[in-house]
This record gives sequence, structure tokens and C-alpha cells, in this order.
Amino acid sequence: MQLFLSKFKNKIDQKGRVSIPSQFRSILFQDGSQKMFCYPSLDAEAIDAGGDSLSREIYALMDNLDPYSDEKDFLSTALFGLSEELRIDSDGRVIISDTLIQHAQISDEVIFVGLGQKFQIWEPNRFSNYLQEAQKKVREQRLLLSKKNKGF
Amino acid sequence: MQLFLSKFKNKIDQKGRVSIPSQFRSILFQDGSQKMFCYPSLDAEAIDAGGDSLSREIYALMDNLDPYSDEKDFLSTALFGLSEELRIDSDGRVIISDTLIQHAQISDEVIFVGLGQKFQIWEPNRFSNYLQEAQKKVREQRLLLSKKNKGF
DNA sequence: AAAAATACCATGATATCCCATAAATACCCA
DNA sequence: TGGGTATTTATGGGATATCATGGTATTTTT
Repeated sequence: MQLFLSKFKNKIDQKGRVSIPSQFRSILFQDGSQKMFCYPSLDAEAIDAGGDSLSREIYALMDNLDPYSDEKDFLSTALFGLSEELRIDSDGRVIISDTLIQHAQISDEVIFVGLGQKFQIWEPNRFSNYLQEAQKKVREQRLLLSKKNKGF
Repeated sequence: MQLFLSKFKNKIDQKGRVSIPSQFRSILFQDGSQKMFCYPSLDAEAIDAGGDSLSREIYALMDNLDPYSDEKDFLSTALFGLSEELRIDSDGRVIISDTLIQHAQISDEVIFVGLGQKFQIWEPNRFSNYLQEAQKKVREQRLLLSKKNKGF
């Protein structure tokens, strides 16, 4: 299984188009779809995105919830109501909707960050702040990890 | 299982290419992949690198975490977001990304250092400093040891 | 008709492939 | 064992392909 790895900074042009990094694109295209599934991150000012496997994962997640619970209603609103399938054009670009742009506070440049089975799209400055925080937390947690996982 | 051993100094050419030492290369190629998995060392100004077994270790580490926890979000950003799978070209060379170059403060020469199941890539001067420090630490440890064990 | 979306084309930068060379290493046979 | 030959390896350079990005033209929507 191919994973989304590494990070890439791309520009948004005057028409609102951004190139999806080719490494990510080839993973998205693997299941034949020309779409990028995405929605506002639940706990970050970023966009979560991925391919068919991600959308299926979300469907499965919802299926496991009690059909008549508030939890399911809230989640389905938060996820399905706000998620989109962006068409990838012939040059490998997408147009990110205004809703998502606003949620992630994006202007004219974005960073694509691989997270394994999905990736995120960030406004560059916000991402570098978040990355610093993440690295700090990881270092703090590291003693715990290193006991269980020699080598890291 | 083959281990990464010994150290090798190689040049980075004008196009940013470095030859992977052939001993290391043959280990990387063993599982059929033409990729070198790498990421910034957590505690050194160096690059950690290895083959499929190393990347699988990291994937396994991530799989154990609660999918919707902050912990997983931070770790996947710091690990997946900063790691890369560099394609090894037909002559056994890779192009190290700017991010990694900067982290390890590399200019035009690097040292590949075998660490068993993985290896590191260093800027030569930084590595010799690190090595000196490491040797000093080892001597200090030996003094401690010999005090506890008089007579040996 | 105006605006937005989509297809199509152009370009510079970069990555990738292919070949050449020199040095180092492995190999072979007398 | 020695000495010469073949092979591997690191490294450089030219040619080609890919990628991100900008622009223009055509289609669709409203």
C-alpha cells in the first residue's frame, strides 16, 4: 500500500488552481478516480484530503455509530456536510472551494503534508507553527517511545 | 539479515546527486524496491535512512496509535510529513531534498555511516565532531565502570 | 451576456536516463 | 604468487522526460 509522505509547497494561481504534487497524484489515481476527497480538519486549521480509501474509511466510521445518536448526526454534518470531491484537471490541478480556503486561511501558497493514508493542505506559516509544536510534543513523548521501539 | 556497516565519504555533484555506497545499495535493493527511505534524525543534525524494513517499522509504530488522538496527529506530521522515499536512479544515486540538506547542514560532501538496520548521512565535519564526543563519552563510561570494578 | 469552469498549449526548471571516464576492486591464469 | 585483465564503482556531462505554473481558447452555467 502506497502512503502519502513528505511535504511540498505549491502556488495557487489567479484562477484558484493548485497542482497536486505528482507523488500524491499518482497515489490518488491508483484507484482510477480523478477526484480528490477532502474536508476541513476537525482539529486544525487545515484541509484533510485523500483518495477513495479515505472516503471509504469515513463511511465505515459512520456506519459503526448508533444510527439515531446525536454523535452520528454531529459527525455526519461535520464530515459529510463539509466534505467535497474536487475534480482533478488534465494537468493535475484542483480548485479548492472558498469554504475550505477560509477554514485553512489560505491565500496564494499551500503546503501539502503527507500523513500516511491521507494528507493535509496548510497555509505555509500556520503549518510551520504546527510542525514546531508537533516536533516538541514528539520529543517529549520520545522516552516513552524509545523504550518500546528501539531505534527511534 | 544484512546490516549496514562501516562508513563512506561521497561527493554531491552540481545536480545534487550522491552515489549511495554500493554495499548499502545492495542491501536496499534486496527487497526489490528502488527507494531509499529517510527522515531527519530526531536527535542529531543528520539524516536517518534505510530500506523497506525501516519504513515498515515506522508504519507499524504508527498503526499502534489511536487513530483519532492528538498523539497520532503530531507523530504522523513529524514522521510522515518529514520523511521521504527517494528514488534511486539507474546509476545508484539519489537527490537529497532541500529540507534534509538543511537539517543536516550538508554542502558538497557527505558521510554514510552504517548503524546496523539503518544508516545515517552526515556533513563530514559534523560527523567527526560527533564521533569525537561519542568516543569521549565511551571513555568516561569506562572510567566509571573500572571504578566499580576494581581489579579488572 | 457574463462569469465560472474546463480543455488545451507554452515554458522554464528540474529530475531522470544514458553514456563516458577514471579509479578502485575483483578475478584469473601462468 | 604475481601481474595483467576484466568488472565494479564513483562521478561527470549531454540529452530527454516530467513537473509546476502561467496563459489562451473553448465550453458550461446561470
